[in-house]
Amino acid sequence: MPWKKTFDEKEAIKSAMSLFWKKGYVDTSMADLLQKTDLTKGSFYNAFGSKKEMFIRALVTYDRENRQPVIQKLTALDAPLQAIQSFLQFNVDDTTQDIDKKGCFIINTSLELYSHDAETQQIINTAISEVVTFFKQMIELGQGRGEINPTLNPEHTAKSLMSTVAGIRVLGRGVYDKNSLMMIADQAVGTIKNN
Amino acid sequence: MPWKKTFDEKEAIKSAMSLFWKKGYVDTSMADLLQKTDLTKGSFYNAFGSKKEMFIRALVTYDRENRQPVIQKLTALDAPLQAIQSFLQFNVDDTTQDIDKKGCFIINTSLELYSHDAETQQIINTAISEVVTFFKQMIELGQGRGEINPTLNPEHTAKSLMSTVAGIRVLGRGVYDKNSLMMIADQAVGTIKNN
DNA sequence: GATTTTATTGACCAAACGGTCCATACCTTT
DNA sequence: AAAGGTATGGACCGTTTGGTCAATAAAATC
Repeated sequence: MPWKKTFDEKEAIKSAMSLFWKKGYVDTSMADLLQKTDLTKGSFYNAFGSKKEMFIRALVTYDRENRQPVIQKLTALDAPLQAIQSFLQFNVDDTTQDIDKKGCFIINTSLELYSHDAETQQIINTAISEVVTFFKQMIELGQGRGEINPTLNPEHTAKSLMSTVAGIRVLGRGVYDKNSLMMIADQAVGTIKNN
Repeated sequence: MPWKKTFDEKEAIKSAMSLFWKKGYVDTSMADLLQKTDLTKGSFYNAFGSKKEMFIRALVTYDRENRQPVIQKLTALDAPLQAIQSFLQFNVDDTTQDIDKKGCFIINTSLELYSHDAETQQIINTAISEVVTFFKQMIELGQGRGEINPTLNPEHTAKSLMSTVAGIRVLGRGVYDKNSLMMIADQAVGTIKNN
């Protein structure tokens, strides 16, 4: 019955993602999206419904394919202090290696929430709280193994580390160079180590 | 010769500032600006030239009237550790007391730089590097007085604190509550104290 | 009081915005 | 091979965008 789409939906979402990621929602126009995805209006609206829905799909895809796998992989390491250190390092590398300096799509969007609805807010909050949970679990595990300073409050320290990630991501977009970012990451790790 | 303006220019800039601050440059329309400033198009363009020029004036005004005075006042305290602690606390309070949760205009704009030119970039960079310099001076002074851990590298630590400020400002816009932000600030101060 | 200079108003503009719609093309099922 | 259903292309739409401009009003200078 149907007619196979002549384009790859996932491919199109990824193209849209890189635009929204770089320029934000408001400053990305339908013209931009159509050019980048190489779609015509009919196909775009038929497949994705609206600019807003495409944004949501792009954001969810980013979360599923960029953030979640890293967290999972590092959790599976079973080496808590190193997992935390690697996550910070990942944020530094991911920011500095990108020629567009797009930063983190989630954090960028969290500063653009005015233009978005509750659904977007929800995605952002969940993503961030999952990162905080990751930190907290690693801290507790690391404390049990003597790798991490046992006097630290895991919940508080986890939120502090999340704040460090936000700082790295924000300042990495144009203000700080790689060395400064690495130094911030190192310093953060230094404060939780058990000496 | 001239004809006195019937409106207060500074007043108009402050109105524009609160809009740009809250919604960013792109998502603030001329219609928004005219309504908020209570000006007609002619008066606006006659007095300010363009939306972009108004944005620059708003950003510069924010820097001059919000950031600079705080830094100066705290520097004058001649109590380095407390100055650092107070600056972090100021960022927490300023974020949480604002019902609009606008955060910091400078940091918000630093994530919107794609839509701006070199002049805006310059203002942002200068503002941030002045904060880093403030931190660095306070650290060096505090180390001389034995208030601050003398093993810390002042430059590195200053940048780390700047990252903490960015984290507080970003996460304070919607994700973290006051207690979490205060805790982040406390933890940062705790890591530089001389024990 | 005439002249000059600037402020104000609001109609007007072209371009860009996100979105709709329909004729047409194509594939699958029967 | 016919029928049914979805994908595609692109013309079209009303609204909003940032910005211009000319007519008018008001102050200061001579």
